[in-house]
Amino acid sequence: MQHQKLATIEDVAALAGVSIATVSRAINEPTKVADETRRKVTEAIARTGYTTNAMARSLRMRRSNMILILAPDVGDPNFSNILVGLETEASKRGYGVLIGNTQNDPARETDYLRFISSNQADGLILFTGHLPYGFGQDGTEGRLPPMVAVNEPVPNAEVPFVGVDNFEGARIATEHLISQGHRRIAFVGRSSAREVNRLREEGYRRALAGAGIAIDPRMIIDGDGTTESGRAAAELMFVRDALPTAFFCVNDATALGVIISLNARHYDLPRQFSIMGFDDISFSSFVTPSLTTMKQPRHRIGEAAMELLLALLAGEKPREQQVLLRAELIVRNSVTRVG
Amino acid sequence: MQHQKLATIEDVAALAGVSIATVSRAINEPTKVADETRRKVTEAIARTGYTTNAMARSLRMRRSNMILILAPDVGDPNFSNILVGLETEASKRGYGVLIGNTQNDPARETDYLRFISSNQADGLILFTGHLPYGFGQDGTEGRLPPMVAVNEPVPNAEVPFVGVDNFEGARIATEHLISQGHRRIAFVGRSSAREVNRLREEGYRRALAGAGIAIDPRMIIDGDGTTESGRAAAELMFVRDALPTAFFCVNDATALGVIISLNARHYDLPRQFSIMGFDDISFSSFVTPSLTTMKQPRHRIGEAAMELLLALLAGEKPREQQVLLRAELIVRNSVTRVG
DNA sequence: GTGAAAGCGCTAACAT
DNA sequence: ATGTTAGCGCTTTCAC
Repeated sequence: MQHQKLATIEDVAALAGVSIATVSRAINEPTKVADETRRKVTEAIARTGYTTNAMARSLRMRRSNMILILAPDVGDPNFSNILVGLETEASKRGYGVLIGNTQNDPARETDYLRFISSNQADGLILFTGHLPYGFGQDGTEGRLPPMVAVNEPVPNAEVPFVGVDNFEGARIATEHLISQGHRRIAFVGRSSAREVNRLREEGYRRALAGAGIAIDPRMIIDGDGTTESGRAAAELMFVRDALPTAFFCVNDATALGVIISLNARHYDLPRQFSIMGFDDISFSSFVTPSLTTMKQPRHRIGEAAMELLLALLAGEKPREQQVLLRAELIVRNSVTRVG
Repeated sequence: MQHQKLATIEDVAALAGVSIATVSRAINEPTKVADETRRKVTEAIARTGYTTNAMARSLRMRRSNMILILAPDVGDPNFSNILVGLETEASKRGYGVLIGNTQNDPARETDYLRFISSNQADGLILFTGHLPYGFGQDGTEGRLPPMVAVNEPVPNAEVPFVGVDNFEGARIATEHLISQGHRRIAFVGRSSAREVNRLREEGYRRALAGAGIAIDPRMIIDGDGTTESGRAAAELMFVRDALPTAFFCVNDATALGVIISLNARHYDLPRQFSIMGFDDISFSSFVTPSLTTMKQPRHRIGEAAMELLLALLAGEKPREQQVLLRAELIVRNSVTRVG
């Protein structure tokens, strides 16, 4: 399905009256070619409409200038802007970006490795929080390809990570609640299985400790980060009759669930309860009350991760195993002063 | 940056004691190879961990099995599920999917064409509603590569389109409002420049006409589909003091703006005003009141578009220029009976 | 049913 | 500064 007969390097060479090697040089190492020659080649390229055949180049150079991105769900509001950042930086550096949507399906993860093993991608960005299922087996048993994790670190593996500083962000968030006079602050979204949740809980604990507020175990509610889990957590607190004045939620989706529950019970928000989120996903500014939250520098995370990966590809050794970017406090209407 | 020495077809051939041609056949045309030979080859492949070098294959076959997707914003909530559908179908058929995030920047659009002209992609999916800037010029003046438009049709070009039936969907939406007793129904989001808006307005008009309700021009408000435009439109109606009982909004983002405006004025929704959206983006179920809307079959749209593109790639002629999928009425809480 | 060999378009080592 | 040539790994005639 070729839409047209493409010019090759030979056509250009013929037209310019030079050898193909010279054309190649004029393109890739312009300084090594005489000015006049370079001019002729440039003109011949323009006249023929020549573009380098990337397949031939990749075959020869053993690199594709492509990066594979493995994500469980491209549609996740938390991913998409990171994706944009990744793509922007890659594109700027002449790299293309290949999308692998795994839906957490091990078979699909394995399937995507073919892009790596067949030389169609030089490096890997992992959103999944784990090595692709199938790595370290079969033909892939050798060393791993250059890769960088975003969003979620890969435990027990030497994969550099770029992401938000969850601990610090959660600490700042909780301190903000404390600064507004809150002392009975719930944490919604405890999950020992999730590194991100764990870190945010740590930040919460540290902030309370720093303010000399004792931790009340009844104020720490399990949750997996979904809106439904937030709703359920709030309901649980009512059942237990152990109510806080403020909810610090592990993420905005959870906060939304809490708000839904509170609204359904006809509380007047934020007068009766303050709610704090984390992430700043797009609709957080549109909920009622609009959500006070910690904003992840998603675009920057994407750029930084790609930068790091390309450095790895260029043979540089990463100076640090983690790049943590600061989350920014976004004050909206869901948190109010108390006491 | 090779992470390991990869086995080639020669290694497999040597181990199996056959020629590389036979290995190639055993992989690509298994029936043309004797059972016993095929068995030996299969085993050798397993032992060596061989995977076909996609670059060499592409160079030889002049096709990459890659599809380029050009989208103005990968993060758009309306895009992401279409993306998933596209990717799912492509992956199922052995194709990879390359992302081009253009941010409506002509330069970036042009830049991405290199993937096409350098043979890195066989076909094109367009979210942009127009041909990439730069097509029909320079070396690309020949015929266009196989492509399919989604989300927004490409005017004045023979590009097959797969999308939702906007006219029909808007008609159904408006009829739903009418069936709930509404007769003063506003349309928020008129825009002559946007095909999608135009079609949805047409559907609205048709429904009113069908019910014998005269069109009141004051009930049709301009808007570009953003939340802000929805807010502004509602405010405008208050200024004009021409109020409907229901708002049919060109999309959910607009509907959200209307809700924000109405909430800010302390109206009791949906008792005092009904609001209807279009799209069913993810947060529509979480707004208060939760939004009654028309759901776009986004995943299906993606799959159908990719199916069509791959058929085009296989040399089939498209049977129709448009594939329109039905939107589905999702009844939630923002529309209520009146009168 | 299988093998030998050409060649896809390019880069890089070597020669001049 | 430029040209000649080998070869990246594969598919596909063309012989047998």
